[in-house]
Amino acid sequence: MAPRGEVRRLHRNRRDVPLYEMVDSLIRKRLVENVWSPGAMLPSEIQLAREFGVSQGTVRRTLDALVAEGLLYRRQGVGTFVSEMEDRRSLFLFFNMVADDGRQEMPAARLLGAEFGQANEEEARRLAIAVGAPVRRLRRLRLFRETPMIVEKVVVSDALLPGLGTEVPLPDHLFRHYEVAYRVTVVEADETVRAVGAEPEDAALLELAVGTPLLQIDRVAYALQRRPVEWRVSRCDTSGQSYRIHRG
Amino acid sequence: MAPRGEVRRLHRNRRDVPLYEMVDSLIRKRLVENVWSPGAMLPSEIQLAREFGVSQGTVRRTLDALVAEGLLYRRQGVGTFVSEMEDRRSLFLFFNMVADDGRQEMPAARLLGAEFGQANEEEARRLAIAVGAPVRRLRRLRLFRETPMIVEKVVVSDALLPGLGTEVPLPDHLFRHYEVAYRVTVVEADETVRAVGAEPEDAALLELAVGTPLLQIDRVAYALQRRPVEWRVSRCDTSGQSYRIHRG
DNA sequence: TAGTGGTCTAGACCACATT
DNA sequence: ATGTGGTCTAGACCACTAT
Repeated sequence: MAPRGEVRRLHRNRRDVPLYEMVDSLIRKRLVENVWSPGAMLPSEIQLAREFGVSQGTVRRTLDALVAEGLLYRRQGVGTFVSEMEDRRSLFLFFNMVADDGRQEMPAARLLGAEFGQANEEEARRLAIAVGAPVRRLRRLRLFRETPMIVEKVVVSDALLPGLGTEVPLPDHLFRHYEVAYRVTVVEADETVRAVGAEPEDAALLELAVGTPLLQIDRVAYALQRRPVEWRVSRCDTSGQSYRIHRG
Repeated sequence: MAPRGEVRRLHRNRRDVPLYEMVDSLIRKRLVENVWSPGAMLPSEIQLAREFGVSQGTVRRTLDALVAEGLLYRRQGVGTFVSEMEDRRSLFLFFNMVADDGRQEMPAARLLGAEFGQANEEEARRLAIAVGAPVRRLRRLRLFRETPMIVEKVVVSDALLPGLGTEVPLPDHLFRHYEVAYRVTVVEADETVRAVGAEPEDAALLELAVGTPLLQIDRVAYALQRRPVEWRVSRCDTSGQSYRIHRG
């Protein structure tokens, strides 16, 4: 536990950094280190204020920002909690395919293959690991209402998520699995999308003609502090569905 | 001008709505009505507090939220201002194509055609206007370094943006034009993307084979209060570029 | 009833930009 | 020197939840 007045003491030496930022750092540190795990309740604002040696208003300001960011949530009259995947918009933050009839369902996933390997240059760059570092590669086929719609390749660092899928069968929702099985929580992602023609392999799996236009989504997902967790490339048949984006 | 203590008076009758939300509504109202136009400086927090009959802290809380939303920005020691298109991330909020070499340039636009017409059902739905209401339709070709890359169709309500492009030649950056010429500021957008095959028309313009995979971006842009401003469908050659998305 | 978060205030003091 | 936003405090009171 941090000693009483911890922030205030540090602050004397760094007059340029606001107190609320130092409180922010301390709280994030505990989240990263799982001192407070997803689902757990934080101490009350008053307690945190006492512990850090700042006013309740300052703690509150920090918590407000973390809540806005989706890392924490509050229940009035109860307390402040660490968000879990389900609390977050996660399911629909990272899953944005919508059928043309407006339905938005979580697709089933069928594992096509899994292997251990060594990171090539591209994988190393995306995952911010060394070339040759151990990685786990997965290939999956995703189905909506029994119809194959997406082919995806997933690569993760085996150091961060050791033996992914060797202990238990992989669930449809990998991010949730990373969180409960490895205490690694995805909080953001960068994607680039483009249109490509179906390769013979895609075509066979998706039961389409070679060259059919597919939407390719290339995504790196990050945990706190922009630590790369997963690199995923999905190729999607968008003849009956589309990919949603909100801007602003 | 609002009479002194306006918020406080209203608040007596609506104890359930927080003061900062009422202040928020009043400020947004003035933004919508262009009492404070893009680029203008707002009264100081102290003045606003006096005028609305609340404390400076409450005004500040509201301004914080509007700044976070991108509607306003502050310059320490100077004042609080209404954001303009350039202040916003606008250029890159609504323009996210990135060349494979990492370069991100504003593409030139060549007008292919413009017409006045009456809204069909789809246009009416997208723009939230009546079927048959007057609309303006534009077709443009966008070029990166002289190479045609995007074909786009734009539809706007002629009531909201009367005579678009008839007075002056249209600039590359339409959103900026909406703001300076019509005082209509785009603040958010919903997009759906999918992969499609190039139609003969697309193919001719983009100098590609019919059926070449193109990225189709279907976007409705909104002003404050989710008022639809523009419906745009872009078809992009993504063989040498991709479309960026950040999530989280 | 006790404890939590939610709202709001009044005021102190600092950092910064303009005049 | 003045006025602006930026930080921080201490405390009041309300609304909600659990017991």
